[in-house]
Amino acid sequence: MNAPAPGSGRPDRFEAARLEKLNKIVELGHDPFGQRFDGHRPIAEIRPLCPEAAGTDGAAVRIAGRIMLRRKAGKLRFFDVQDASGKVQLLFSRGDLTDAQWELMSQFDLGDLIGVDGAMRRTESGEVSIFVRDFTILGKSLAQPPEKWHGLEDVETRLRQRYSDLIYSEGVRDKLLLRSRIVDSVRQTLRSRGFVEVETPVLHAIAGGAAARPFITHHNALDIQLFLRIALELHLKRLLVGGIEKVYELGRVFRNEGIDATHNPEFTMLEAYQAYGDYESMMDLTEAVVVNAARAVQDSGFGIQDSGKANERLVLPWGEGTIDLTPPWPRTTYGELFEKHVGIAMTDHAAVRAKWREHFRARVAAPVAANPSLAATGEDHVAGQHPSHGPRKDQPAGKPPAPTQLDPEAAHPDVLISELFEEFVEPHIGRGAPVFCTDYPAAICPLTKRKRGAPHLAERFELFINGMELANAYTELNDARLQEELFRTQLAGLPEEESMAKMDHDFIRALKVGMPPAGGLGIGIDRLVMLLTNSQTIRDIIFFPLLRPET
RNA sequence: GAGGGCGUAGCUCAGUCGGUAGAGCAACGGACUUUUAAUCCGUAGGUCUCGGGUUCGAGCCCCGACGCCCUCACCA
Repeated sequence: MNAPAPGSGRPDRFEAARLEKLNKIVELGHDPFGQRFDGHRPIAEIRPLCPEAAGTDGAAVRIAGRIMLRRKAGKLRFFDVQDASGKVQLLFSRGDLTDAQWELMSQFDLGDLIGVDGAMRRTESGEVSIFVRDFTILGKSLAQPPEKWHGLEDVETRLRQRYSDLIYSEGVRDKLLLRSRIVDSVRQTLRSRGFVEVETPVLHAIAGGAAARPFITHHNALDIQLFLRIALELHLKRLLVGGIEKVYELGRVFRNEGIDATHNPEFTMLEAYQAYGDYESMMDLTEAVVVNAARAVQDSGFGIQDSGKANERLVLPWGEGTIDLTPPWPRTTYGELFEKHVGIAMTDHAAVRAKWREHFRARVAAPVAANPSLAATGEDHVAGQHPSHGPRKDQPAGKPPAPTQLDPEAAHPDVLISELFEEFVEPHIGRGAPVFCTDYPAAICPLTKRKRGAPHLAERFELFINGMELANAYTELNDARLQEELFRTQLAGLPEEESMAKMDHDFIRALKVGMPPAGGLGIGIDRLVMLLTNSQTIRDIIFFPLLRPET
């Protein structure tokens, strides 16, 4: 990035030229930055008012927008003007305007905001146009716009100067606004089912509810260290205790970790809790939330429209292919999926050990880097920023050991099962359509309720679509003593550096007051938006992703 | 954190063997009253990301820094 320092410094030659015109506008008696402009209509709304035949005036209209393109033909000036709804051509004809008007128009540049009155009328070549009768400047642009054909190509500039990206890059604004539609839909679904939206603190004295490194900040008056939240869970459960029985929060969480195509340090999470429900109730809710959001996207015109069948099946584009979100979605147990893809029964621990050794032995001997195909494993890696939604870890204590360090004889069989699952199952499930994977091995979900009648299983599900983990839900643990014990076990294995994940005594106290049995759900909203808008990178669906500051 | 790639005019990009900087758009001046990335004629526009080094000479080669991108690792 070598553009001049943002917002300051001496004007470059382009800015100087524009300032000259600005001064001229002032001389002509106009405010170059305009003022309130009433009565204008969205361009998309006035375009249909144009007569079909060239040469006859249609309705009188008033619009406001930004000059995107200019063409000259003798004493005619054609401008393309864009507003939030669309684009239209303006025609300024020297013969129709006063000297003063022509002079004012001559001071306009690409990027300027103008207000226009005129008549809808088709040009000889059939272009929908406004024949301008009067106009005003609403905002002088001092910046040179990008190249008119290619627009902004430089990724860094597009991200740093998102305002320009939004104006000049095709589809950027539409996609980012789709995010708003999706979030709207999520709220609507939850509201219609009786969930109440709440806002809980972002500043936490103890950053709990997930295993992640927090951002640290400081409150001056109290002189205490605070953390930006890494999850919503613990406060929402306190609200369950407090009698808010169906509750959710759509909130920003912050995790002080790496940045890549699927990770931004701040991202949006949905967590919903339903008293007297369980993970089955959350499955229904998850399906409703995602299906309705997908419909909202489809209704917006995004994606595939194969006329007749559009309403029958809920199909959206994904990469080269599609995803079919038509409900109901299959619900398959972890054990079934394991057996199908690994070829052995999850309960056959001897076979699991043998399979693990057979597959991972090479990795134990050789550096991982030598075997890239093994690289992208780990459910939580695949999950990206899906909420972990609970101080749970896939191993009971501390950091999960890398496969290379595992001793298959000593390790809990569930841990081996989990690694084999990540390796052989996850990449293959949810291809082109969602799948609920249910009933996880209990040992890898220590903070989930055991399945009734099957204590080796946990009442948990994850939703997979195209190998990507989109939602994670549990039947929540509401036994204060067990929770406290599990906190302890977990903290015992943590290195000093991460001991900021302290015991949350108040949370235990809350559980002792009595939390109803409940289903809890977490959905990574950014993930969901990526999926529904066919976005391969998170930067496409966050207005201002974090970048290193310009120097 | 490791490896690779990129950084040249406001923007999009060329730049040969190391010989001292190019185009298109945009800007500025001009022609043209129905254009569609209008066209045509002309003018101007550069700290080649930054700092060192090699060389008679560096956009190009070497070292370092910065930023972005990709892959991998880590993390949820």
